[in-house]
Amino acid sequence: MPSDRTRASILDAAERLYADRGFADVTLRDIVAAADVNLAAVNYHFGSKDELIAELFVSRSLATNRERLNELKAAEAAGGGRAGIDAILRALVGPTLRGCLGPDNERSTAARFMIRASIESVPPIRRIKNREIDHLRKFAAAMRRSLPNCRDADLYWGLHFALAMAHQTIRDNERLTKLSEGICDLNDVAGVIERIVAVSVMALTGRAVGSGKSETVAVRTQYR
Amino acid sequence: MPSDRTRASILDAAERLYADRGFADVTLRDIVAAADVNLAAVNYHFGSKDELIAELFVSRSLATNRERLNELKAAEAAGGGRAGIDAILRALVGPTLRGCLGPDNERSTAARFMIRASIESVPPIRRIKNREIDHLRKFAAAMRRSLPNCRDADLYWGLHFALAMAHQTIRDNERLTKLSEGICDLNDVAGVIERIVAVSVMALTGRAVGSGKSETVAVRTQYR
DNA sequence: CATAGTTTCATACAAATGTTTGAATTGCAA
DNA sequence: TTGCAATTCAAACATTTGTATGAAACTATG
Repeated sequence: MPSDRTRASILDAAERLYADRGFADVTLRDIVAAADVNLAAVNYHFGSKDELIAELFVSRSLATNRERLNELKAAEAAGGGRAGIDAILRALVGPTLRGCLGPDNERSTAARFMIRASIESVPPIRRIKNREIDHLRKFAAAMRRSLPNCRDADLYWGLHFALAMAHQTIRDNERLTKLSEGICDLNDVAGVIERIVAVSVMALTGRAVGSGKSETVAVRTQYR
Repeated sequence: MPSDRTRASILDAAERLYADRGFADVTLRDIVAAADVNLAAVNYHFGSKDELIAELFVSRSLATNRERLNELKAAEAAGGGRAGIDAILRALVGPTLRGCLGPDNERSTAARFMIRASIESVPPIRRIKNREIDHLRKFAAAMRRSLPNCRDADLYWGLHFALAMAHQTIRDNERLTKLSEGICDLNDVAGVIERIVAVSVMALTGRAVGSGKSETVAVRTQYR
């Protein structure tokens, strides 16, 4: 057996267990039992428990970031180098939301793991998240190009609010479902994305999406 | 010495240590050392570590909830039973933000504790937060009275977004500061509150605050 | 003062956890 | 096959953790 089989089993089992039961009460012994490998294998292949968690989180969030940047580039290409603010925000929040929301039964292990990572906040993941800022700067720059007259502070606040709504929706989706008694449909991922984008655009521009010409089309559709 | 002195020292020390270093790496032994009491005192006075944490969190959040409801009542009284949507949202997010934001040097221990509680997510606190929904229903009801034509789903989404922006601003204030290189002033608590209220009102009504008569006064002031 | 109830204390307990070790096994190349 | 490196394994380690115990000290009441 090549060395990769053990490694992969551990990653698999760890992601699944963390997704199901959270970081707090999953031990290395749980993981190696599920992966059917020896206890020492984790330290042999990853160095430590924290490095295992970090590797899981890094690979997943690199994927998300790649997706985000792809959508951003596509939007900018489509707009001849300057993307609409709504497209930029969609590229920012879309991949994360599509990854983490949707019907729970068909929610992937990876998605459930990332939700956990966003709810519980364990040290190795916190350390990685701090490096996310460079990635966000690219979106800030795109927004700046798209809204040349927007004040700096407003621009950052808009970016911050967009991420806030997206993350809190992922993190607290159960509360919203309970509070609204099911009226808010979190399985309609596209709808949720458009809602967040619409509100963010309003926050940034002070007016509804598309209000330049046809007066608040998108928002009216979404919010009335 | 009456029995309360030990109890109070423990609560004090625990809140301070948790605030400073987080729940993860503060042990009972750290707490009793800081409080200068015996190790067994915690179990004697609180039953268990989790109950100690719960008591800390409950008393702080009851205070916040009381403040929220007071502001809500005041706003409704001022409006003759029906408060403006902006006043309702201010009552919802104001107390929390005023409690947790502001210059860090003069940030109270209680504030720093509540920030921790919102960042890290330990089981005893999670359990309590789940009961918060009843409290939020009162705000949903007030919003319904204030916006009788608003769709149910939009109303809940608006409430959710308001809380999302507030919580994420508290939880991630460092990231926003770094990202904006200090341009976003998180010490201007009143300004932050107005920003969040303004965006939430737009999310709920599809238009800027006060746009009924004098066209986007509040928002223009805040965002231009 | 005496006694009953409360609180404090030193200490022990029991269990769990991540990590290390050194020997055994395996895979592969010479 | 032989030898060498990579991998696996069982077992032990070394801490750390919250909690329990039973005796001692204290407090207040009669």
